[in-house]
Amino acid sequence: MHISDLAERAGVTVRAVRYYESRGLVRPGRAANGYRTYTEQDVAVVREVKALLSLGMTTEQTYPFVECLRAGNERADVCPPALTAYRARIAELDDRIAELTELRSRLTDLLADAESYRGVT
Amino acid sequence: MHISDLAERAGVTVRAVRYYESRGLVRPGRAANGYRTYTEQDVAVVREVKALLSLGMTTEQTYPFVECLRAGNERADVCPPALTAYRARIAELDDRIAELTELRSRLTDLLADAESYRGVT
DNA sequence: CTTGACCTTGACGTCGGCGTCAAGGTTTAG
DNA sequence: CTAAACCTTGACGCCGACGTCAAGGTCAAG
Repeated sequence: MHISDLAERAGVTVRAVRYYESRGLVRPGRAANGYRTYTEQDVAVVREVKALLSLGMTTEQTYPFVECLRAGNERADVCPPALTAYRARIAELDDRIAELTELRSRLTDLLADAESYRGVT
Repeated sequence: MHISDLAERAGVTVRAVRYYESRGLVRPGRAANGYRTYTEQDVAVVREVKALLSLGMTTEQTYPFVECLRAGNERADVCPPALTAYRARIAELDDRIAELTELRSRLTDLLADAESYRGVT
């Protein structure tokens, strides 16, 4: 199938597909006229990449999942490296959430202090 | 005082000071030779901006605090608009934390599912 | 044959807070 | 007098995931 078919079936834009290719996530064949050609597996790959990006992962981090699919697995996350990537992302989120929670705490302190200061003077 | 003195006293780089100026946060005078000249108030302003940026706010969001200082207040956060900005930032953090928590939840679900899938097959 | 819907590569724009040259003018210490 | 250490404006680089326009080749329908 052609790129626009793949894009439509995977729910992304044509531009996104080409971007994924530039990042090494998809490796389309080429028709005689130079057009990129995609397989069913590519549809699964792009869908997976889309799903992982929506979970806040980077294209880099989707690699293990893509490779897992290319290895012939029906699911992208049944390979150990993919599980590791899941855990790594969860750890990232934990760190980030802790940071933001800390910032929130500092802000509420500042707010309370400013309010009481206003109340006093 | 000159820009490097201000930068040092406020704990930021010269480049940062000029950037703040481009964003309208600092308005230095000019010496006869074209050099920027700063006041004590500017030191307080830059320090405040630095502190707020470290809390994850944007330069835009520091405006009310800067104006509060310029109005002659000793504290940047005693003005109502500043308090509003604090609350707005806290709300942003709450939203962001909720988003990340949701993503984390989806990831732990995916991980558990993938693990059990591996265990079964 | 023509039109319009595809396809190709190439490359700049986005957003924020600066870092980091470049190419000069100014000031100050020795 | 000179060199170091300032200062000035201007402008590109960074990072990530594309959006968007340019300029052109290809293909199917009427």
